[in-house]
Amino acid sequence: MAAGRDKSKMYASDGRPRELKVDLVAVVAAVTDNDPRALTISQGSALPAGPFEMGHRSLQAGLRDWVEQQTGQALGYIEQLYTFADRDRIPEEQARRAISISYLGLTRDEWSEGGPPRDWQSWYDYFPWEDHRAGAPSIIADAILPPLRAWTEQQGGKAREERRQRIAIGFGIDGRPWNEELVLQRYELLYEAALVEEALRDGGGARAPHIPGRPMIADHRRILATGIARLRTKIKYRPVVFELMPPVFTLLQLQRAVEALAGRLVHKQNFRRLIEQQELVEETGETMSETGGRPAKLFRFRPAVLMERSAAGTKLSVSRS
Amino acid sequence: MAAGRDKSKMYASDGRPRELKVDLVAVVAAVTDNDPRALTISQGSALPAGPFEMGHRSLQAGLRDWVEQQTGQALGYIEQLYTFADRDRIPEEQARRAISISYLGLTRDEWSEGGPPRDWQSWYDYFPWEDHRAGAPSIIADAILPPLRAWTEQQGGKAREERRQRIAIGFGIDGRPWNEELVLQRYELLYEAALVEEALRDGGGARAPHIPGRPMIADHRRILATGIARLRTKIKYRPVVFELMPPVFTLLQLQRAVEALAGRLVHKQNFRRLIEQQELVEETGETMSETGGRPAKLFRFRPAVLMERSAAGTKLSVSRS
DNA sequence: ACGGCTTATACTCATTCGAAGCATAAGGAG
DNA sequence: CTCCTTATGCTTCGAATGAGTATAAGCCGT
Repeated sequence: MAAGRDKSKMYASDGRPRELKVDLVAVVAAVTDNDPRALTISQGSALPAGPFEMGHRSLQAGLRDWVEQQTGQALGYIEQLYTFADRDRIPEEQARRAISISYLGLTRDEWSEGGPPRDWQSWYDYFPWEDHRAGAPSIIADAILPPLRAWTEQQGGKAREERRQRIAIGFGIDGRPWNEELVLQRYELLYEAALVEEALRDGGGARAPHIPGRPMIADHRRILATGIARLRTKIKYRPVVFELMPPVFTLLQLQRAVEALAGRLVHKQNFRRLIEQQELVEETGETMSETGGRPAKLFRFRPAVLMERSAAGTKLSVSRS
Repeated sequence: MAAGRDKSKMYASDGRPRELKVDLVAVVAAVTDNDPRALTISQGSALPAGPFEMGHRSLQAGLRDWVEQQTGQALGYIEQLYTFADRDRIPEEQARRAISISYLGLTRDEWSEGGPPRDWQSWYDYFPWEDHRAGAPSIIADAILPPLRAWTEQQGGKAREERRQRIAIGFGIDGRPWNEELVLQRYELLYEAALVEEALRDGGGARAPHIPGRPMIADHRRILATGIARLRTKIKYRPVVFELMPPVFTLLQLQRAVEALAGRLVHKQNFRRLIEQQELVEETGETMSETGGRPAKLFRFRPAVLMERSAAGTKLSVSRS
């Protein structure tokens, strides 16, 4: 009910009205050396971001401005992710309230010509539990599940059962399959259980020891998780990987990029079948023999399909090996 | 580049800094009498909406407050839709800039007890071209495609081809199938072609005659289109229809609700198989014989699946008849 | 030159899933 | 008691999916 709002919070202790600030935050992704990366600032502790200002022509334009200004990286494809408000726990003295409108951008990790080098950081430095390309990381069983289970025990009855269920689904235990798309759910779980630094920072009260994984300022790690989740979902039904690829590539390189993003391996033969039957690529005629085996044909993306089939998909069929 | 921003726009002509306003806008959906409806205010000319204020505990909480205050309707399930900024064409004198954070809410169309009656309006009053349950509406061929084609002709070369393609995909012509999810793309097309009232209002300059379909204030009709599109997509992979159903229902009622939302018919037998094999419902033991044929079994939703399979889906398999 | 290693690419097979249609059951109306 | 209507059960067919086997084409060291 409207009665729930508390007018007193609209003013800071000095009597000035609190500001409502709108920030634009970018998750910019690229793949280099088979590692998915995010563009960061401040030595990897924050995502490119800045306030939305009156002069910006649009949200997207404002975002592009900030990213380019802070990192020198021009953006191609971008899409909106989510709009976050501050978490509940704002210190009383803090006389402003921030809204973060987040975007996902895809780009190639090109060299900056002049200007400072760009600060690309591997996703998995922030989310070491998300890379399952070499099987489930040991830190899940060693460092994550034990404290999560302890957290479960703090509750009784239905609430406990619900936590168990969320953990089982999120981390793929009790015979459930690992679902690489649940990046955000996993992070939120760890946040709620106060296993990530951000939770202690926000919530106060020392708690369980942290688990591995680099924190970020404010809720930037949460936003990054949202971006990764979105990309992992989208890659399955839209040919967005190509935004991250060089103009010419082999099918194995393409597959490695998809695997890097998804954090899991795909069945090679089926992957190729899918790509080719959807006519997403065409041969350049050239081949490449860098990897020691039979030379691979080089391909390029067929931009025609972008228009042709607005519903094309680069699905990945997961395998074990 | 940052240089693109124009600081002069940050101040109105009277020298005061322009305000940045954040609005919460709700698309609240229900199904009554086999018609999908949206909750509106002002005789159907606007969606429930209000500013996000400091006192709101969260975006969601603020939205619930406004909807309940303006319509008396309490909300259950809600999810964020999209965040819009004003369209480019703001009159120079207008000393504020608005951001709209939109949400989709699902509810049953229950009777308001006390308080004013709620203002539910059929989706298809706003988007008459979206209801294909009785085949493609004639207004598409009669009132929409001719001016759209004329609009196409205004351009030459590649741009013209691109418009053609967008129209073909959006409206399912040239042998393409109708895709009910492209609600927003269709509306944007009509907006760009200045065939909806909102475009004239925003853009100035009288143009082609309007096509049928009620307008709304600001960009509320665009937001409604976004909500419909989201719901039509989501219904296929998540059991969200049940939020819109009474506690007990027959399978045909369920099917009719899905059809109302999707704006197209589904294959009855396959629909039932899908619902039952996914164990989304259970029999109540009762039957209902209101429709003149064999009495139908009554079912209720099994909330257990919400937890069990976080990836369950109520897919709809489309048919022609 | 040749066997062995590596990667690329072609084909096969089984299972599931999706779309569509046929058949039967069980009420009410005339 | 027959016809109409709706409910519900079952088959069929083909496409898509997941997984495995087989073959090709380079390089490398001996």
